[in-house]
Amino acid sequence: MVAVKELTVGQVAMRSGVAVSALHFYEARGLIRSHRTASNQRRYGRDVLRRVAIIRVAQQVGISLAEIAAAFHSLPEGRTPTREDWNLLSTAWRDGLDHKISQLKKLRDGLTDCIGCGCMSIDKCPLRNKDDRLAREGTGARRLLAP
Amino acid sequence: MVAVKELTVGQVAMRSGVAVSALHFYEARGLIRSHRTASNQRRYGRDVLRRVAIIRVAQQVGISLAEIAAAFHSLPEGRTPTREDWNLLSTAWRDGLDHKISQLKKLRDGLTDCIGCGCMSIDKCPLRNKDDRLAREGTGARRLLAP
DNA sequence: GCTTGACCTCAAGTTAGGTTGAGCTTGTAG
DNA sequence: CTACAAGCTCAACCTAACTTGAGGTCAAGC
Repeated sequence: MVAVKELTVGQVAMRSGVAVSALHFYEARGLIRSHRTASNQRRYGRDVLRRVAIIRVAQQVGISLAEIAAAFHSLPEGRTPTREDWNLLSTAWRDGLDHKISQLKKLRDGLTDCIGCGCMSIDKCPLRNKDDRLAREGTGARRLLAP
Repeated sequence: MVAVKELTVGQVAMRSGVAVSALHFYEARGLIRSHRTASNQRRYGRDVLRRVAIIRVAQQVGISLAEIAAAFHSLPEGRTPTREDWNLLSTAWRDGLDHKISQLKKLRDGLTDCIGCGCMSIDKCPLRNKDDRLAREGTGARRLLAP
């Protein structure tokens, strides 16, 4: 089993459910990698499917491509990532994800629980305060994954 | 206690931590409401602070303004929302939030658990499949809160 | 040998979510 | 009464994340 079959951009698009243009875009952003055939066409290893799956899921929970890219940089460049590699990524993300999960739970449960909390004197509100740091950051898009 | 003191846009900005321009923007998008003084200045009821707090938290977990606006439309127009009103909103969001929470947990825990799951034959991957429906939707921004 | 479909590149357009700036009005403090 | 800080409106600009389109290449099928 020397070379596991490689995928064309169209195949990856079909199997991952994202548009070809999005794959080009992710590649330009350094989220995925390909090599080229003699005629300049992209070819992807199978691990691209996992990467794309993770990109989509991460995006759905509000993680930006830049953050995903940063996380992916912890993965090995040359070889297909192993279980251990993904494990490391997972660990690196854990804190941020835990924070997000707790925010979500707060939204879900706390919307009402919080009624008596002093949102009216908002500086005490548990829904808000742990994010004061985020209050003003860069322009345009906000960072969604708390630091 | 006839009229609880009302807030100017600057006061809301300061207390909520968002820019005046963002408040204007939220108002234009129908997320918050104000009435005007004789000299055309905005005045906000106290509930605006809660609304803004919720907007910020919701955004951090990847819910779009449009979705927040839709949820807010379940709140009463005339009066200040009561505990019950917020409770309803919370309930309405619960499913979506639960889904998001489970996605996050999957990202957190499943990145590695999933290794043996068949991501290599991605159509079986639990990280991916429940979102096939989302695969292709509108242009530009994606809906982040699963349906 | 030519058409068809999949690829490629690069530039421009789109949506969401705001910010910035110009130009004008108000209200309050000295 | 005059500064000047705060407000107001509206248009322009900005980033992120893609999509669309124009223009060109390449291999396979008829």
